[in-house]
Amino acid sequence: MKTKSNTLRSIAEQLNVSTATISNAFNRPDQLSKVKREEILSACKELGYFGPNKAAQSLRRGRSGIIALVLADSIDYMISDPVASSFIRGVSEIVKEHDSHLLLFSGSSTSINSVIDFVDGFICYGTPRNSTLLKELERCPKKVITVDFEIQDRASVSVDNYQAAYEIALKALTPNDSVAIVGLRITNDEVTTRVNNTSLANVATSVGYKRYEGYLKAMSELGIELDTSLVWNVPESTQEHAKKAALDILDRERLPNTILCMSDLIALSILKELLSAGVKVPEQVKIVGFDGIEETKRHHPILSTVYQNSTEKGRMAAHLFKSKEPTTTMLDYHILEGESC
Amino acid sequence: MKTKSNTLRSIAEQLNVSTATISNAFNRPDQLSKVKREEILSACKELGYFGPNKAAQSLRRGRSGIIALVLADSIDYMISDPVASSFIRGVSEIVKEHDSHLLLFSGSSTSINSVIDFVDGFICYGTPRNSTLLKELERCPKKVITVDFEIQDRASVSVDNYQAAYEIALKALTPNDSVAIVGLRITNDEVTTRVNNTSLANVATSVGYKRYEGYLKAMSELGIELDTSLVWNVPESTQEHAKKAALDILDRERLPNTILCMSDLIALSILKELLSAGVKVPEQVKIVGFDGIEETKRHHPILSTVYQNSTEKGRMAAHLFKSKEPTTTMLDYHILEGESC
DNA sequence: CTGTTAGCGCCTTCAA
DNA sequence: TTGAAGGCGCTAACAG
Repeated sequence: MKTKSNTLRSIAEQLNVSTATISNAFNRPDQLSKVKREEILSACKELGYFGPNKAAQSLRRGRSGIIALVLADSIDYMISDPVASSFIRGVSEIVKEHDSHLLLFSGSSTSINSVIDFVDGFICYGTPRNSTLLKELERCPKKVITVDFEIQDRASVSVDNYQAAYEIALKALTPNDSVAIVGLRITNDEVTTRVNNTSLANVATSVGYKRYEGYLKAMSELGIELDTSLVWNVPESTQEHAKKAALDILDRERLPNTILCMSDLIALSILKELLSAGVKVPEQVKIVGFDGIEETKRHHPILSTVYQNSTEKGRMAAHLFKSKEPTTTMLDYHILEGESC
Repeated sequence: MKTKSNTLRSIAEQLNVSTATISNAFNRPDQLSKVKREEILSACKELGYFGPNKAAQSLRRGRSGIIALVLADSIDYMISDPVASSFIRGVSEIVKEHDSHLLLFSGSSTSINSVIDFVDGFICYGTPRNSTLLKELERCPKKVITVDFEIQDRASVSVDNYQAAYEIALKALTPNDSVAIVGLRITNDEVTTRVNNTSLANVATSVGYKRYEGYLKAMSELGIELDTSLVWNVPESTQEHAKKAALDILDRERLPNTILCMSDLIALSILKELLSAGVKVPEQVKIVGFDGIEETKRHHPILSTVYQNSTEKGRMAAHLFKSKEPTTTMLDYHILEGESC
């Protein structure tokens, strides 16, 4: 009964061949005869040796087959977001095909250094909340793919958030509308609050900000002026966070007649609160969302929203990661005409 | 301008100290004076050295701070399941506190050997679809925590699926009911099908099977006989897969008057199809779910179901993983009385 | 408190 | 096709 675990060397000794031969049997089939290879492989199986130690291999080769998926926010929040989940699904489909693995990494972490030596590179889904990660990613010697935001000289995949927001707003609005905007992470506040323009400054590259600008363009074209007391920021796309904005809105003497929401979950939450308060949608208040998640179809009125294929986005990001010369890619979106505007 | 990257040794040379001192500065503060430590750390920062290479560290120490989260099924499916997501959230909360990281691993993978050398152990959420993983996990020299199933001599966390299923069924049923069961992964079929008893045999340890037995016990106590033509298996807890069972049920000459579903998503899907077909719930058909996901509360009639705290389950699993002497733990559940039965 | 040294397990020239 | 040897970058034991 042996208690020590097998190593390349110990196996080589038992089989009376050199370590290189064992290594080659596993890694470079062309370096030895088929017969010998089969022989060795089956002997290894017999001995309970399942191939070279991955940690050692990774040290030696400088690659591991592990890809870090950097989520914009903490994992515990992102994992429950249907849009992020779809994205992860797409990524994992492709990663699986390449026999690679996915390491979940939070965008609120202190530094990518804690994993950089383990992984072959980074797929970054949304601007990381901790902006020092951004700087690290810029100088990172390993592969980096960004999604829905840009880093100098790195390939990215995204949809045209600006244009999409513009289009859905145009669809929803008519001149003389009074418009509320419920933004997602358009400021760095961690609770739901009203937004003043100054606090928007340092998030200009974020998805939310691009959507915000799209809304503004549509409004300006229709001659609608922005009432800055009608702009909220929601820190996370959840029912609870959005509810606060909904209650704020309901608190006003005069309701806005259109609410532009930066995610479907936000829109759904606001929809629910308005309905509970007896407000008619879309007769009194029109609502639009963003993303086109499945759940919108299970509610009435069906939400009007922008559909983007997050799973495909994930697949694309993984493809870019695996490709020799990744090129920045733009994905399609389309307007889903529901009943809420 | 140097092109080569820093190593412990190169830094030691530049600072004229031994490699051990640098290593200690990063890993064992008690091994050198505070002053010297600060001095070294800031010098390293200056030089752009962010600490020992993790891959090398991992090889040397035999641990990496990475935990493999083995999901029962493929990642791309599991990630979109609200119950699994909640679990992952709980795990990640705790893992974060320990500065560890999470590697997602699919239960349909060929072998854990592809990651075993990278990780400190495994948290297994549900019986892996590929049963060879089970055998590997049994002999695995590293730490293994199981969730909702058991492996000899390994700590686990779970809820009493048998008892919970029994209770919800008891709540729903009255004597003389005609009962349909829509099971989740109670066979290994990959499409939604009717179930015959023989195919249940090889999944006796699965969550689904425990729930199945709980239902049967309640039925038998009430003197209800199981009509085996009214048992379905759904391979994944999704609207699409469940829909097929719903349509099968609607196809029958006489509807069952109670449908016991092994997940809320399944129940919701069936609820929706029945309502669309003009069936009154619960007047004509009673429906119960399992899990107690958020979404059930957003539908009418509100689903009657078993609530289990999946996030807490995840936290618990992670705690067990980190604890010195993990002990098998049972989590509470309770019945949520909705309007669907 | 600091320095020296022997591997952790492997891959890859290089020479045979 | 095979074997020997150097080193990937680090840590822990031990000696000073």
